[in-house]
Amino acid sequence: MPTPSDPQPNVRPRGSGPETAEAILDAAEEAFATQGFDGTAMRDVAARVGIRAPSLYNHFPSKAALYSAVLERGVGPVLQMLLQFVETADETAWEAGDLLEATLTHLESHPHLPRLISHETLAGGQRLVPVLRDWVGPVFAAAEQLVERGPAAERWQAEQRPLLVLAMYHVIVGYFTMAPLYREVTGRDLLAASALQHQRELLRTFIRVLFEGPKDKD
Amino acid sequence: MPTPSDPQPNVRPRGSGPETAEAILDAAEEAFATQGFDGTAMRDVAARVGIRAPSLYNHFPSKAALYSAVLERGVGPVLQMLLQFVETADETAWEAGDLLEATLTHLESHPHLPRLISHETLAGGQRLVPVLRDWVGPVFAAAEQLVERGPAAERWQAEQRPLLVLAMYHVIVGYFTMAPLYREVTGRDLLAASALQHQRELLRTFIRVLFEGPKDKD
Amino acid sequence: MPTPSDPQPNVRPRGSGPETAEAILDAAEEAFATQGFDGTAMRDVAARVGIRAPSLYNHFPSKAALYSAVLERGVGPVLQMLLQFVETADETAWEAGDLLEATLTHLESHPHLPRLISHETLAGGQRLVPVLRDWVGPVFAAAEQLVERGPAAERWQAEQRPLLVLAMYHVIVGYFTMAPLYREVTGRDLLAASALQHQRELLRTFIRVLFEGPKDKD
Amino acid sequence: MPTPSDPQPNVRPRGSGPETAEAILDAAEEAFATQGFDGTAMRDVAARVGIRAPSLYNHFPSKAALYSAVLERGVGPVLQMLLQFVETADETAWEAGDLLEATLTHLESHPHLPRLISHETLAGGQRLVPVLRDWVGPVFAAAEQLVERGPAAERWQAEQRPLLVLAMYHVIVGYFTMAPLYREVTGRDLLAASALQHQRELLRTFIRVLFEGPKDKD
DNA sequence: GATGAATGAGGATTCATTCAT
DNA sequence: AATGAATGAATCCTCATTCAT
Repeated sequence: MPTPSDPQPNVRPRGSGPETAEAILDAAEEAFATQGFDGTAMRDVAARVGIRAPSLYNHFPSKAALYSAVLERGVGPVLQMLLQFVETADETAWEAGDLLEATLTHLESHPHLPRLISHETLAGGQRLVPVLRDWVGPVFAAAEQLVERGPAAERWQAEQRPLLVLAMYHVIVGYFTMAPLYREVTGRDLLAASALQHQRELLRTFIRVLFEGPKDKD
Repeated sequence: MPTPSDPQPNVRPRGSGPETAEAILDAAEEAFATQGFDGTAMRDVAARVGIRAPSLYNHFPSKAALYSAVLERGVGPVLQMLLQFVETADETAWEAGDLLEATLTHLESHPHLPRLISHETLAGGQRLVPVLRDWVGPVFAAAEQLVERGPAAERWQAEQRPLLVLAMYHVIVGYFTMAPLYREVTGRDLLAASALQHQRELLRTFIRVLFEGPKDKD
Repeated sequence: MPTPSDPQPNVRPRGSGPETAEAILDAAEEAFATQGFDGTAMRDVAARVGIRAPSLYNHFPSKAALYSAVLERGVGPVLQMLLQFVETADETAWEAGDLLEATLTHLESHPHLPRLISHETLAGGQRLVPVLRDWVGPVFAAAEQLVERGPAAERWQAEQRPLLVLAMYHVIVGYFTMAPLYREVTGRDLLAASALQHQRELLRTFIRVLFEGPKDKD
Repeated sequence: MPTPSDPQPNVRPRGSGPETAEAILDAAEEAFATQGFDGTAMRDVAARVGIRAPSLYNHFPSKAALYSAVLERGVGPVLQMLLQFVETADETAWEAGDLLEATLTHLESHPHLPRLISHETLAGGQRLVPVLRDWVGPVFAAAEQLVERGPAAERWQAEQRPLLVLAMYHVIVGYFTMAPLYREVTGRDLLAASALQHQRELLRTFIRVLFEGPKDKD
């Protein structure tokens, strides 16, 4: 039996224009998010799309380029959203809750994103993707400014404010990243609507408590 | 840069007893933490030790076994510490600060650990390592009990308490995991003593503010 | 001498259709027959075909699968021939000579077959290949029935008839299997037409003498 | 757990003199007979003895030498027996039955021998072992002379007599070689005493019928 | 745009063998 | 005499990528 495997799980019509590229990005996003860059074979991505590996090269020139494209498509909007929020937010209307809401909603509908970002974070930027390198800086700077201008400034030392931002980032992103393992170990699904609602409230409390002005007591 | 092609005639004495296995674990810990399982070649690990790849198999039967051993050696003590703390802690002496202090100190002296754990977390336990599977459950359960018995119980709903534990976990582990990328992007070193001190205080504040009883106001 | 290290830029056209698989089977048949499974390297097979080892995996998913395919292609027809003969033969036209003729002719034109089968026999079926496992049984059963229905039944005890079949099998297959060593030691070629003719007559005499009824007649 | 496997299945006393060499030969004989030369790892042999592979080199300088020693020890006596028989036998006392009896008895008590020889036969003498190369010639020549001097000479043409010898060889050796596979496929044990007795009688009949003079007498 | 076939570059692992203890 | 450790040489196999169809 010389035919090692039977592909074609998806009966896709031939010549599907740019939709194929989109399908590839979807498949790659899931693959990269689940297995990481090194753990993902081009053949895996192709199989998810229902084509053969060489066909991927009709749409993306290399595995690295595909990875970059996935990250750009997935992370870009989030970062843009964050940047825009920071620019428009002013002291009077300091409503971190809005940002939180928007972020959570976005992540909720793009469940692979946090894992993708976590993988890239772990790679230490050693790999590729100037996307993050170019955007992470401004976003963090903006986020710190945001904290600076908000009521938290009075409470936290200057050196602690970036750490506060980092902490919030980890609470938010880590929640989604942890979901699969958490489910496997505890049986509970962090991505379920009810769990997400609790996390939402938790985060709101965090923000209220941690970013509020100095407490009268202490 | 492990420089894989450089044999580096490390004149190590032939019969170096069990120290070689330890050296291999050290090298593997660093390699796995930095590059992940799939991104790490046995030859890389061997090169860091100063031996050739086949020699690794005199000490560990497979790459997976080596990975397991690394994880067991690295994660075991932390989990044990946590479990022990939970068992001995009682309400009267509820000093989460002690646990925090111990954890941070341990992670500080084992800088690869958090990245290692994060990699494994991302793998979703799909890979191997019953270590985590067997311990994560009890530890989380214990941590939740800890919260249960502490003053936080009055403030957070039952469904939120596990999320609170998760959040603290992410703030702590994420800090170390993020360090390399953070340094690359901002130039600042999160692992420096001063930064660590700030993070320590931040976490102490978190605990004080989030785990204290209900606030009289609001 | 397969000269494994010689790429031998056999200018074979790129897309050679299913002929490549056939060529691989040919090469593998010879290699496996001569050197056995363990003694055959995929690189050797590839070299005989004029390609590189990884290319083999475009046609067969593993060494074991290639081995299986070789055996199936080689042994299948023989067994089928035997089975068919047994089914169509009846007592009146009991002409074992026909079967003998057909078998010898087939083996003569597939000189690697007997060695291949011998290797597999030696492996005790421990390895793989349900081909043999599935066919050997029926074929032997059929052969015994053949003997049963023939005149030999009167002469040989029931317990000896399977051994008689075995004996004939060994005389036939062993002849071809022994050929290379015999040539090396004696200088004479058992596969030469004249030697084969003598063996043919020898076997015919065997059948006549051993399978005939009790000696009083004729 | 850096200790990959637990050896020492046999609690043998240290420093057991030349008995170790004998034990190694036993183990190697079984291993080589079952798995062939290429399929047998020195570690396998060592494990059967209850020692580690490097220790084998205290007794045999190489794998090839061990293989040679095994063959020499196993095959030597048979060949010697055959040669001696040929030299002492004369026409008047032409009792091939004696030779047959002796051979069968020897093979019966050395069940690995036939498979060992078959493996070597399949290797076509391409491998090593001048043992066979040096002995097979004389033995075959002697056997042919034996036939020459016996009553079979009148019945078989000169060119057929070597083939007759070969045939008998294959019937005898093949029987033992086939035993494991035969058992696996049919469930019956050719090495059982009863089966051996039947084969003995079968062979006696063969000799009587095939080696007797022209058919008119008896 | 899709693919079968091919391949160089690894990559994990095995193995025979050596050597110091 | 036995062995733990080490290693060069292979071996099977994977993978990203190319190219002709």
